[in-house]
Amino acid sequence: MSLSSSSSSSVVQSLDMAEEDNPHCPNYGELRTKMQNLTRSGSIGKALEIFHLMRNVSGKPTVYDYNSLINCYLKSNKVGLHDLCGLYFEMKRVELHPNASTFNTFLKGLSLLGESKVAISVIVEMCNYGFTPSFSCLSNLLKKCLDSMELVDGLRVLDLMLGLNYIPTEPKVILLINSLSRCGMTRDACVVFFKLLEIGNFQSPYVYNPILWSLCKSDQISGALAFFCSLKKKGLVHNVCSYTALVYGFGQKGLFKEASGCLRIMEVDGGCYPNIKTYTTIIKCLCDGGRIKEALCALGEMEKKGFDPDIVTYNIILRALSHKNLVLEIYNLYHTIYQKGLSPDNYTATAFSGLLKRGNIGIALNLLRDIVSSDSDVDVAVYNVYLHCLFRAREFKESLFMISCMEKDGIKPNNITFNTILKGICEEKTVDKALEFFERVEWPGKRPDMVSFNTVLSVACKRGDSIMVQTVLNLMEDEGVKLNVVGFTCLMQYFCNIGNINDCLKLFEHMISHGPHPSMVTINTLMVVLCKNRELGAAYQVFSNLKSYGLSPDARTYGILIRAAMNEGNNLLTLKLVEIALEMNLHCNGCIKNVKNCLLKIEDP
DNA sequence: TTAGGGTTAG
Repeated sequence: MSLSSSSSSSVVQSLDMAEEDNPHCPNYGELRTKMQNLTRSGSIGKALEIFHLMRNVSGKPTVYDYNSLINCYLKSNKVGLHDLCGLYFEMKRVELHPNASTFNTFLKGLSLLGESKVAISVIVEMCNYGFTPSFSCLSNLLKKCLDSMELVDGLRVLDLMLGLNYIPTEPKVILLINSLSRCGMTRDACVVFFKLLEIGNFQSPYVYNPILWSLCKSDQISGALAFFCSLKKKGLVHNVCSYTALVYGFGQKGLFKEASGCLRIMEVDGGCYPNIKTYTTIIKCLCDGGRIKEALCALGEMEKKGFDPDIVTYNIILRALSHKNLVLEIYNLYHTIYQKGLSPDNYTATAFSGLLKRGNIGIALNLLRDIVSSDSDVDVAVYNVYLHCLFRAREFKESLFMISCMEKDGIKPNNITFNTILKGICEEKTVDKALEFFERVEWPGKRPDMVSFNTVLSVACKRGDSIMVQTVLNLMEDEGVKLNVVGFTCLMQYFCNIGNINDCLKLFEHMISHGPHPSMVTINTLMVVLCKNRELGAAYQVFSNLKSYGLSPDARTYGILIRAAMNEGNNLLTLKLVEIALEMNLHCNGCIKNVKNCLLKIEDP
């Protein structure tokens, strides 16, 4: 859109008349007032015409006229990025020399519009002109980037701040490190932390605990330990949350001796004590590992030490009991919750999903009814969990009953509900029927999301249904939805299913060179394809290249390769892989047990 | 201002 508008406007006519009065010197003050009024009313094009007319006055317009133009525009309540950029280019076009206020006014406008990326460019330009943006300007921009989760921009703002010797405040640093860690950008979080540690007072565990937790949650306990020890060496003092992260990391790997060791060290060496969250972490890890008896012992120990379990602790145990179908124990614990004056919540309701998976549908539904009829509010996620389990158990009648309960209980379904139903239809009926549902229903999120498309695509790919795959791809194109890593992986599986290995490999190569970046599921899919086609060498090559893709093999990767190596009778490779998997303490025990039996047979035929 | 519990696609 052009900012200069036609010269036949009434504004120019009225100015012509002004010039008639005094052709050599139009009234500058009048022009300025008119320009300001027009800008305030949002007529930016007309205002610019007057701005140009000022050039007839010697020494005008000045940068102050220009700044006043932007200022009035910001007050017009019609601020848009397009006009603002137009104004900026106008400044360049007329070769006006901006001052600090010019830039600050622009930044104010961009902040109003939430345009952090453009604001960063303006700041860089401001610095190039020799002006220094203020601390609060950069600090506010950093906050804006973090609020909108534009983390790469946030990092850029931080660099600009550090370049100007501005040290960000601790809450902003915590927010940045926390956001980076939660988004899988732990490496960046570490770089930020160590950089700031050198220049400011950022030794608090509140600053670095998110990094520690992120490492422990992403299966990097060795990295977490190294990080933990390096900080200790530097004299930083950990708190109970830091130690709990390590407890979690060890517990997830099934290393409970080490987890207990952490408890001892934190008391003896760290001068702090485990709390209810620390104990709950251990209990959760024991439950996840199927060690329910030990989890109950830990619960007893926790009570003995004077910590009253809260509803979170009880929900975790309930969930584990329900997965083991221990109905009597569930009822006992459920009553204990009431006896202790605690109220069951959404998580309590979902904890019974194990019963549904085990076919104990009536009991699970009764318990859900009990919670719904108590004072607790039950949310849509609870119904989604039940619906998902019922569909998975192929209990279609009960699924329909659940949907009617949802309506009756006044629960508004979300896209997850609809995607769950979509998957259910795919499994019970045909992909055609699923597509019918897909196009017929009014999606709660206004339109189907990525998962909706992938749900149908996945089923079509699994069935090797070429027509249906094409239909879904066309539908995605019509809607302007691009295939993501899940869609690509589905298509790789499709090509493998129809025996077209070449196209499957081509897709993978496309992902490597043009994106989307493959995930571990993609790699494992590729591994299965290669091993199925007796291409163990190629599979091993991919495995060796994983680091260059920024990925680490998981238990499934090892399982696939170990099985293929065994099938090919490659004992050397089998042993090598088993050794690495054991060293990494990966939970592919079933697979490793098979290897041991196999090797024993080889040694003693 | 950091930490523990549930749901959809590969």
